[in-house]
Amino acid sequence: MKYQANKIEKKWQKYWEDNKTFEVVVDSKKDKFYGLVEFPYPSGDGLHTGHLRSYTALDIVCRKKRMEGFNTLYPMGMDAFGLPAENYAIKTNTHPQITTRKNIDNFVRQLKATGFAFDWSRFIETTDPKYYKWTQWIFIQMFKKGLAYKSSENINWCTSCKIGLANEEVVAGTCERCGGEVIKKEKEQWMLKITNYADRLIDGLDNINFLDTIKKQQSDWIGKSQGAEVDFAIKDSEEKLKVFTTRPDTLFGATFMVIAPEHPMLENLDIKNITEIKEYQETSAKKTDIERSSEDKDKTGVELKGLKAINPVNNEEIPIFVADYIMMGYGTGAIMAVPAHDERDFVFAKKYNLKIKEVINDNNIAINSGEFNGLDIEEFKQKIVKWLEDKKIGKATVNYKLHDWIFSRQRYWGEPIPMIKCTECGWLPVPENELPVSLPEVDDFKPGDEGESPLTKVVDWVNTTCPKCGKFAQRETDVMPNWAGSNWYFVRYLDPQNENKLIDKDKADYWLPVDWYNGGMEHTTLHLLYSRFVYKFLADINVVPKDSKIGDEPYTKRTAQGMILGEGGIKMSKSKGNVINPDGYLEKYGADTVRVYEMFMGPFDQSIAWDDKGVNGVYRFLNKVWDLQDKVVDQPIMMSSDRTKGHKKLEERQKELNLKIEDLERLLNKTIKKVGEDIDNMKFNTAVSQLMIMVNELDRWIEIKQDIFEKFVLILAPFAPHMAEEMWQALGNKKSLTDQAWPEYNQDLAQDDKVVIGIQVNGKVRDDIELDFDTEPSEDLQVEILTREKIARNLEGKEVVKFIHIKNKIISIVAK
RNA sequence: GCCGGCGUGGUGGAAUUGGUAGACACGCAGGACUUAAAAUCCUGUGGCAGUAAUGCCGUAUCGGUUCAAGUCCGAUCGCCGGUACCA
Repeated sequence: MKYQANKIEKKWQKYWEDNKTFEVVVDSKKDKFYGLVEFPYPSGDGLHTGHLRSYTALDIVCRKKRMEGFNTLYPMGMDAFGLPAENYAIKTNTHPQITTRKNIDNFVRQLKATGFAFDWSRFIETTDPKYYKWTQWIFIQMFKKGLAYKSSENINWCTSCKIGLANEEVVAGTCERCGGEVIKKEKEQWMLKITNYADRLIDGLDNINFLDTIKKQQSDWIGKSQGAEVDFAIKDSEEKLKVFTTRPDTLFGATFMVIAPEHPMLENLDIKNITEIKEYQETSAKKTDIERSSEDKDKTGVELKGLKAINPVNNEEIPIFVADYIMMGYGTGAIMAVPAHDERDFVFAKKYNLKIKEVINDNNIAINSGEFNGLDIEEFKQKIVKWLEDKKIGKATVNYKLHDWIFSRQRYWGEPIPMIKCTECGWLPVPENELPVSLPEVDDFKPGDEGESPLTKVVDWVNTTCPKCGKFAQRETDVMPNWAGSNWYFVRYLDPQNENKLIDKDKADYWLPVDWYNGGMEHTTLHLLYSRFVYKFLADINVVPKDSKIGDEPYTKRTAQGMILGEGGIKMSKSKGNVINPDGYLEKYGADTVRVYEMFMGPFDQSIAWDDKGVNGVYRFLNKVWDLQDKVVDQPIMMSSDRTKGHKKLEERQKELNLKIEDLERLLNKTIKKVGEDIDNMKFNTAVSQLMIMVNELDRWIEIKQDIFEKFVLILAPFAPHMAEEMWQALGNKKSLTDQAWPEYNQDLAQDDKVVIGIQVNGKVRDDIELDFDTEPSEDLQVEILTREKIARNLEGKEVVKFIHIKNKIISIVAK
């Protein structure tokens, strides 16, 4: 019978759904496995090949874990708040609710058509009020703990989206979403104190199994640096200029100071050339971040005339400059400049002819540093900090690049921030029994020109009463960023219907933490970092448990898939028109082909170009597998004379090829071992190639023993589950193979009994020899090797100086 | 600039982690089947020379360590990712 992918795929998708095959519940008798992939944003373009790569990989992992006896949870949902739906609404006046609904339905259809082993009973949507009730609840808990606060910030402002952005959302000075220009703008914003968790977010990385690059990117992003704060007095003034430095050992070399243009102190000082300074402030405020940092490191600045700072270690009077190579957002927004030991300060000093004073020699020993001369810099650092602390002009400090998280968006399609402002009582959370604060209907989705949320126009929603004093009060009109719903979604999967609690404790204790989380590298300093922070907070307020091994970390293991590029290796994008929609392939070849192709195309963690020819190759492979069924028999009588009809030629060939059932058994065991190990190590491409090797071998046989074929079907199942189920049934099995045990292999049989090893003469392979596995080096063998014709010929006229035999690996002869 | 990663046939890639480089697949060439095409099957396929056996060369480039290097070390070139005046 011909392989008809569509027919059998629909059949088994229906079977899994009808039988609730992948729905799981807490079962304390079984070990659990919680596999997770990033839930998609349901865009209008539908699921793309990148989603499928990630989802298929963990689907394979989860299906195997299940066969290994784990109570395996693999959930899915939709991260459905976000800008595209809202921008589309502005353009076409279609409510985001409508677009989102349509897109979700399409995504679900595509996911089901690919045959993922999702527990659909746990499906969640972040836009569902029953869901975002708890997103709002988390915000209120943070507010109560002082982790959410409102502040006027100089924020990143996307001029095109008219929206404030977190640092993490600014990519090379442009908006992560639309690529628009990002400028600085002063705005009142809700902030989350992620910085309180900075150390825990770094330390937590030690015990979890994340890819090294992910750990590194996260800790670089948090950017912890140890140093000191030092106060510099200003001559004839009460004011002090506080700086942060990681090199307090170079204090004696500080020959001038530089402060950021936004530094508040500029308002209070008596500066002679104040108009010049103001002009400078204005020009740098107009620069975007990208301009400010891309001017080939050329540095501009203006000296504050009439003012001098005093270097506390030697009482030297030094000039003060304002320059925009100093950022207000890091440290104190002011530095002591040490041109001899800092490249940037050096460039600046050269340009403005400032004094350069060396204080550390080539051997890292202090010079020109008064009483500290001769000290090694590490020792110097400690002593000088102590000295500063004793004089109360400085102290050891830690600084982070990480900033608090700007958590409000002046937009419509997001979770309303559940806060109320009363002119008398200040900001108050909406009482928890009134949650969720539902997103009201509006007609006009456009934000105001100054970036007011569209919600400001819904007057009867905005106006309310103060939960404390009962007088007139107004609701917050900003909404949460699109990351809010994804911060904690993997917790809600475990108890998606609970109306009274975010999650039931027993369920949290059983399922958490996530055992394996796969997603994109692009989320490393966004979602992945945010969700670790929120989870730690949830652990602090006892909503989620602390794990005995990894503590308050949500994910035991994190991996990332490489991007799929368009044909020819160009990034897929709508504008280039090279986006590959899986629908056509699912229809033409079937889900199993798409799944196996995506796994076979290359190393999982590497970017790789889509190739239609490759898809076809996999389709050929699956057809070959399908055709093997016809050869399966209970009692193979391979060479028997009564089975000759039509196979005469093949039988002769079989004899010629010397097919032995023992060799096939060995290959099977080897394949079970390799496929299993490769899945665990995410080496899906070589797992598939091993399956191909097995199939190529089976294909040479006239008849295949049923038990061999059954085992093969079981290890194929995670990759091509529909075909595997269909063949499994055809083999006479009544039940789905999803609960069959993963086949075991025999270690002895997983190893060939013979090995062919090379024989080298002076480093060049001249011959090879077949030996029994584990043949030990011996005199006899040496004699035999040396007398082999090819070897003897190459040794002619030479004397053997060394004879090396590494068991199962190589024989190497050195001759002169 | 700094920090990571990578560089292997015409192509995607394998290589038990120092042990016969090129598994598996795509493509290509030749052949079988067919009126023909598609599909399928068989054979070949790193380069150069040779009918062949075989020889020489070959994992970005140059050098080193080793009986043995795609793998380790040093330098250079190139590509990709992260980050960006972080004090």
